[in-house]
Amino acid sequence: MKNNNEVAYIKLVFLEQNFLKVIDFLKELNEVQSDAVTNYQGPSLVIAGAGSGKTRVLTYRIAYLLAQGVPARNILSLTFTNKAAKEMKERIGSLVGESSARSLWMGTFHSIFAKILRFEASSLGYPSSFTIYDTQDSRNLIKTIIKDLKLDDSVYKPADVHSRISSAKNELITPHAYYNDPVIAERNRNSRVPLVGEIYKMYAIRAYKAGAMDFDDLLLNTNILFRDFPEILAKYQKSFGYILVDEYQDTNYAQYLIIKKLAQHHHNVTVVGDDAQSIYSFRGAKIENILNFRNDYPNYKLFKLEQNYRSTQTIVNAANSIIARNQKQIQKQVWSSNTMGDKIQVFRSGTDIEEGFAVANSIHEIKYSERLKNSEFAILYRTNAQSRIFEESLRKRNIPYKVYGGLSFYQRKEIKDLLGYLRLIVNPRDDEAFKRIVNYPARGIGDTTVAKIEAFANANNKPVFEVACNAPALGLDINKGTMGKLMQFVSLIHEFAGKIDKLDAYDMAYQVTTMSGILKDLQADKTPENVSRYENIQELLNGIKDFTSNNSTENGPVNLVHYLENVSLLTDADNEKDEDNDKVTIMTIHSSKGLEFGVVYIVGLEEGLFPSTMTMVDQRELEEERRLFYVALTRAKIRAFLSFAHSRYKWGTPTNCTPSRFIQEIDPAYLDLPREIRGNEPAPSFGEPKRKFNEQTLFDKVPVKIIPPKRPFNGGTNGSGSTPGSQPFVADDPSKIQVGMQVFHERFGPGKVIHLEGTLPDLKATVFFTDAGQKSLLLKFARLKIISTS
DNA sequence: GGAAATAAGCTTTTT
DNA sequence: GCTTATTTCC
Repeated sequence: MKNNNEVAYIKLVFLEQNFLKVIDFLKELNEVQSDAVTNYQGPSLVIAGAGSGKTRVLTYRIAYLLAQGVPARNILSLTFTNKAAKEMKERIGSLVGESSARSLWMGTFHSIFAKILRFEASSLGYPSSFTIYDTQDSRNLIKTIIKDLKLDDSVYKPADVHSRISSAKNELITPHAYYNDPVIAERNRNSRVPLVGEIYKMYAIRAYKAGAMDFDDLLLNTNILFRDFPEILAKYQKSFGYILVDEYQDTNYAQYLIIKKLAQHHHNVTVVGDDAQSIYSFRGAKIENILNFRNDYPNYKLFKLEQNYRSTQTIVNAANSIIARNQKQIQKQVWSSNTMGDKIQVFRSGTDIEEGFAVANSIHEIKYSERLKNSEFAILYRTNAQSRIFEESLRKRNIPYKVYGGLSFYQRKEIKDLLGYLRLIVNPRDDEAFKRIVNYPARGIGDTTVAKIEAFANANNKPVFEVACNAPALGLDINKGTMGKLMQFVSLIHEFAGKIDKLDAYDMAYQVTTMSGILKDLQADKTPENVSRYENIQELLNGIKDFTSNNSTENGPVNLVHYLENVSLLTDADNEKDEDNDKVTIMTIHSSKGLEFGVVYIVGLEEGLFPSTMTMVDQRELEEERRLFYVALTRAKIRAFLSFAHSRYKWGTPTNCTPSRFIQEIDPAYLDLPREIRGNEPAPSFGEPKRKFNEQTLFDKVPVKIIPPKRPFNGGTNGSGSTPGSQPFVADDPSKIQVGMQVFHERFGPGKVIHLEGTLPDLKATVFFTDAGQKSLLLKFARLKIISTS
């Protein structure tokens, strides 16, 4: 019971304290940084070079806004990951006090607008407890539709169809518009998938019927909401008086337009980013958003953060020297006043396995010689598939590590099963959840029964679970025994649904695991897989417990609805454990964005892997690969290593590799090339012909001939034996194959190319083999060696 | 309904 | 080569 005076007094002191703090923290910033923090009115573009204190500027700018008396609830701050949001919130909390930090609207686009969509769901005809379909749910739904339309799923590949639909949504193209767009129709015809529009339409209808939005819908529907309900838009325009967007170079069109609309009147929008670090165009990010900011807000203020505080001069200069090769960029001069530091060492290995050992040995050595913690090291690669070899080599060296990416916790079968129950309980229209759990654990409701229910549901545009509930009344042709089991399942779900408001999320989840029979199923036998699944379920339950106890302060217990709101948007990075903290990090370059490490190994630097084959033909995509390399290199504080192998297993066969162009694109002044390349050491031990190497041979287009890699069970020293003569089988690049050539195939022997069709990388050759007859081969799989060109 | 055999896809990146 | 999905068979 405070009187008004008291409240005013507290507020004053609070402000006063903050103001003092602001003065203080401004001393910690350089001139440009502090300008970027204090010029808080109107549009601002902050171009933040790698390691230039971008996060610091963002957090201080928000703290400064708060100190100027802007209420926390009027500040919208969008980040790229949940983790970034959480960390920033904590930092702001420590500056201005937790209570106001808590009221900030801070999170990813997806999580913030999911929250708003839940609040406004009824306007769009969704339940506020709508489900968020993850990628797998989306794919499954698309797969079902393809089947229903009786299309060939080898032509209409669910993953491909999904990515077409996803790009459309990111461009704000609705099913109707998509269907009627002649350009898209033509494009789909050319790709031989003319009916994608049809699938998109059905996909939208079914997802809507299921009360579900996929990831892209969260952005698309926000736009629809703001377009069709001006009063709702006005409300949020007024509410979000100040808007900040991090990693602006990686926003897509849908995200761009949301910001543009919200900032339409006040233009108080601050975007922070680095065009040189735009690496997500493959999923619709538009680097143009940052390049064109000046057009949308002509009176914008520009702040260029160019001093890098993170890395040595060598690393910064090397990174500059490579990014300079890109055409499209905002001019800036990133510099460092740190020490010069060591040159960037290049590792050259015979095989991918040797690369693994070289890196593990180097980590071991540096760790002890420089007394560094494991967590100061990172191994970065282009593709997740490369992780395995490094895991093995680190394990052999007893170096603890943590792999990020790959199959995440939330994508595991057992987790999705349990979440499936919870989802269906909260949203009985969730068809994908229903199909996942109706017969798990096995309860005698087989495919046939489900197919009957589903067919009826789709024919009558009803949710599957609703049809299941009324199966007897609807006269579905299901035999008595099965019907009974179905009714048991239905009443189980109904029983849980009735308890949503009575039990907290943890108690519900716990009861579901036991009463559904999941627990029993996992305890049935003690195979290692089952034990691990059991542990994962335990871990999920612990997570729900944490969630329940951490959030229960506000209005009563946290129920299942609250828990499920965000769970689809969570990733592994969001439930980091303390025990993970002193480990070597192994991750893709993409997921390393925003992080920093003392020592960084960029591995697999080979043509076709990094840059990836898919990107090598297109200048724009190649520039994105180069930016990706730039991101990788600028993660390093003290030392960076580049590594490549001459031979690597791809698709199960050893393939010769040439070093990545990115190595030679770096100003050689910053590089320390391998000894044998400098020419005063004999070749390493794995038996290459002794020859002098120089830079010329390192970067020769022609691969260096080497003995086949050492592999268990394949360790012969005289070639693989599958090709005539003593030479190992070396396939030629598919692009070199021409009609009329004499070629050799490892299994089919010699033959002649009689026809080529399609385009790279899907080039298909018809070859007449002397022994095996005529075969049609996809050149990305079939490895052919050219014997002669006529 | 479940285990075992077979096929398919994968290797570009993910909120 | 490896993992996952699908089919086959009991």
